[in-house]
Amino acid sequence: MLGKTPHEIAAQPRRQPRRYEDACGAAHALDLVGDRWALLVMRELLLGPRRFGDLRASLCGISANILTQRLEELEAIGVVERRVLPPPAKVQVYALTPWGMESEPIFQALGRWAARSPQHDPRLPISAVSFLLSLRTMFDAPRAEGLRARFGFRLGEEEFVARLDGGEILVEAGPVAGADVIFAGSPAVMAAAVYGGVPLPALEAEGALRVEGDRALAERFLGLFPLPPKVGG
Amino acid sequence: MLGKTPHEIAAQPRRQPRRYEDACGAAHALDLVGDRWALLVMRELLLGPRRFGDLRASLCGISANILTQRLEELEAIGVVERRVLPPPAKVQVYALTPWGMESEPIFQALGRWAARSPQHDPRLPISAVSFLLSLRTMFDAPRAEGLRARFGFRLGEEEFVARLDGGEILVEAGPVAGADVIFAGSPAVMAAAVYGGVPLPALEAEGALRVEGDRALAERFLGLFPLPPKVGG
DNA sequence: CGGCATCCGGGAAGATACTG
DNA sequence: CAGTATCTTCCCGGATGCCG
Repeated sequence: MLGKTPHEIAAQPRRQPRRYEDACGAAHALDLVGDRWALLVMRELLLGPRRFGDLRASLCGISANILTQRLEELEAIGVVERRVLPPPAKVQVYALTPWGMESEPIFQALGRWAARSPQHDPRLPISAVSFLLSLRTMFDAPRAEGLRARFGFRLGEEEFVARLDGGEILVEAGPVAGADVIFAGSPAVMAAAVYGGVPLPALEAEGALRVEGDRALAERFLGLFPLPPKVGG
Repeated sequence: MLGKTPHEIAAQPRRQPRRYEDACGAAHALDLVGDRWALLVMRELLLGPRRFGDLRASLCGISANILTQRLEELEAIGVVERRVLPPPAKVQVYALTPWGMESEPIFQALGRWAARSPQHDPRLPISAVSFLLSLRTMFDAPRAEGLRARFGFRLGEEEFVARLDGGEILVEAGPVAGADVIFAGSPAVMAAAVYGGVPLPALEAEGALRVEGDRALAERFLGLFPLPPKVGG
């Protein structure tokens, strides 16, 4: 076979997406984002724009070409957009469009349902974004009545803040400075504290977690995210 | 390579499922039901048990071997169970387990999100179950305040009923007898009436739909399921 | 190093034919 | 009707390499 010059392959036949021929909304959603990794890429962007390399690191196991392909497809359908950060950074990042941001209920429904799975293994690796989104998903508003406080999370290089107020929780990326409590550790350790029932002192003793600020408030925070019972349990 | 005798392949090594190694609940959900067709099979069971052939007919385009495989996998993870109808029917049907039934919010989230997609084509074929589930998904409770009535649907061979009461909607399979309004037609035509804004008289004139009972009530019913605006529109 | 293209092997999905 | 067997197609994932 002869080699192809660049302009010969320019108009690549863009793989014909295998669609469900179904007017059902859920089926169409799967046409759009049902490819492997697509939803997880979106998940990683739900708390803000990310760079290619950060995405790849968070999505344990994805290969570069697949990530490229998914980002292209998500961009084509209007879920993701490419941005260039202002100088002096000037790096390219990927962000969800407003419509892409509206996909969060999908993750909450999936997460709530799968949390009851007998096979769910909470000890697998978890990304910072996953952990923080899970707070929104599992938040039990009645338990937080009358609580008004800011909780900071230093997870790896990034910082996030959860604001609790009037039975609502608001999670976003941003500096932890000034929070009433600051947790510093890996997402996995945070998950162990919130969902695994591992006591704070134990995690601190082994140096896996650092807690600054109001300890009683920290303890209360950890109890605001109950997991549903496993099926058949 | 030599042929294999049946008992040599009896203990099939059950394909190692390609999992995301991720503690995130949504990722685990996709491990469980992320395979192609899996969620749509579940959707078709959300209003009650179905036979293999009916599933195959509703899932336009699925091939028998794939349906078999998905049903086996869904059974293995505890989402689907096989039942045999009591005599004299004595036919095998597939049904969702209670946990499987809890997956409905996933379809609602997917459907609500995808309804805003510019690419969504409501003229594709739609199954009876899809249509009826969409009523639950798109139901606008405030518009139905003070409405208390029963609506029957004759869709192909099957009958379903929607009970509206106190701003709640309850959809289930069952005889339409005694309903205040009875619609008879294909799911696609019903979808055109509810979501396409096609006026009832037009559909009736071309014989695509038959409406029995209180016509004013029928008209009111059709306005209870507003679609969200398309993105960029 | 970030982003993207190319090649290749394995395996899932799809179509078809066949069986009880 | 309810699947099973087989063959083909093509997506996924890994490795490699190019380019800025």
